[in-house]
Amino acid sequence: MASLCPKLTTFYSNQIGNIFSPKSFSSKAYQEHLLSLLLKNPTRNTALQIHSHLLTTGFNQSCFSTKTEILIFNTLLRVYSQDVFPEEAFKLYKHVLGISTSSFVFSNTFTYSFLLKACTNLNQPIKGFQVHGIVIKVGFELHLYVQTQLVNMYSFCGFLVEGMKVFDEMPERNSVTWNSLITGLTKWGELDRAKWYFERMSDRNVVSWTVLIDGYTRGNQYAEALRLFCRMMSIGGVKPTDVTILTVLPAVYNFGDISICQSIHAYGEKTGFNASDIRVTNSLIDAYAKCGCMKNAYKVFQEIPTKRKNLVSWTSVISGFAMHGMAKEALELFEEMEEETLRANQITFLSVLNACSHGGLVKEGVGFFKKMVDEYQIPPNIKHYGCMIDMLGRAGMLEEAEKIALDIPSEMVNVVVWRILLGACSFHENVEMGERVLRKILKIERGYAGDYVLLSNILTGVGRFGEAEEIRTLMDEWNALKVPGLSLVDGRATR
DNA sequence: TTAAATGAAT
Repeated sequence: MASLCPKLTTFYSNQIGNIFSPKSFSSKAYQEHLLSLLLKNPTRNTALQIHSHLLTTGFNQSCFSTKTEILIFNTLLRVYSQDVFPEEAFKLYKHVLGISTSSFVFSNTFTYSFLLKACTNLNQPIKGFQVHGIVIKVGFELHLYVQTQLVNMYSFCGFLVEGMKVFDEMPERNSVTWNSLITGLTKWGELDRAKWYFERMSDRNVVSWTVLIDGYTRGNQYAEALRLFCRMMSIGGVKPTDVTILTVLPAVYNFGDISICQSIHAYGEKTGFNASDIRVTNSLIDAYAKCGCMKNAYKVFQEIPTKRKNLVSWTSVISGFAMHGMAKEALELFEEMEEETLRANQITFLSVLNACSHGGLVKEGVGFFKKMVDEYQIPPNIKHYGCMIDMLGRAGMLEEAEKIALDIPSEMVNVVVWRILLGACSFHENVEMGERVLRKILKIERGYAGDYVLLSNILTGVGRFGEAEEIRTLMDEWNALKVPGLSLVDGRATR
């Protein structure tokens, strides 16, 4: 541990050394110093320091029986349970359990709340079941906070029946309890059930609304997400937070409702979200662009003070111009961005390449690709390759496109990029390359009828009907499925 | 001394 963060470790060692070295753990004053140190710096590092100090000085049966001692114990557990690796909480608990005469001496409801939180963060429901058992044994199973953590742990880990069982048997619940259950149900796709509990909740707060809206957005039920959002806004009493706005905007642009986009924009101006949270502003740019209103997207972008604009702001607006085929504007912005000495990343470059592809700016596109690799040292990913192949293919530069496709590292290459090239072969009626490309595709995947159809169409188009027929026979022989077309854009079926 | 929601851009 010392090697992980020598400076900090030295700092704490000194503190702990000064406070503790002359005394023993049984001194009340020193326990309180210890506690204040932990409360002032509630980090894993502090906890580990104090924990290891306890181990080396040795605590005995009488430890963790006074109020302060239990407080130290619980605070250590709390700090551990909030950490990314909360298994230390269990090590400590087991250690104390091992030297204590009875659980009643050293533990209370806080102890089990934190342990359950640790189970949740570890995603270890089996451990959670065990803690639940102990909770029943020590008689805390009807305690509001402990039960809420049980509901949270079970539903977070996907044990929804158990979560609902604890919930239904609770004598008393608060909004956190309700929200925990609704969150868990939503997380595991049980939207109807989540909604059922939501509708029975008497004091819904902004978290309740946000969680459910987020659930519907993730479940691609955009209309329902928007309906909920509008309902929340209209009944009053609950104000959306930045999280709510960030959650609802994807529903807005997927639904394509520009008027809601404008309302949220106006609301953000009025309440100060737009000015205070760059993520909200960036998301708004993206939403306007995806609603087809590049004018507003650009306006929002321009109104951000230069020093608040970050890479995501620039990338969002560049990608917006790209998707609207406004290549010139996209490239100008990229230049402006470079002047602001912001360093483009692979997403920025993908947007720029997209702009070139849609705008037919082949020379520029090739230049940006080179710039990305040579100057920025960003290795291209499969989307960059796909974009280049698409761009060259549209322009009829099939040889160049094929060369790029062959250059793709084998562990990265997929059937999608070859299909892009096959599409270009079809468009430009290049039979020879089309056959070559289909062979490539069939090596990776032979089940998709669309590939055969495309080549067969190329052959028909140039009058080679016999060969076209052969391809269709081959397709039947290999039992290629005539499944509904899969969109290359989002992978979802489109009929 | 406790608890619940976080998708900014491909």
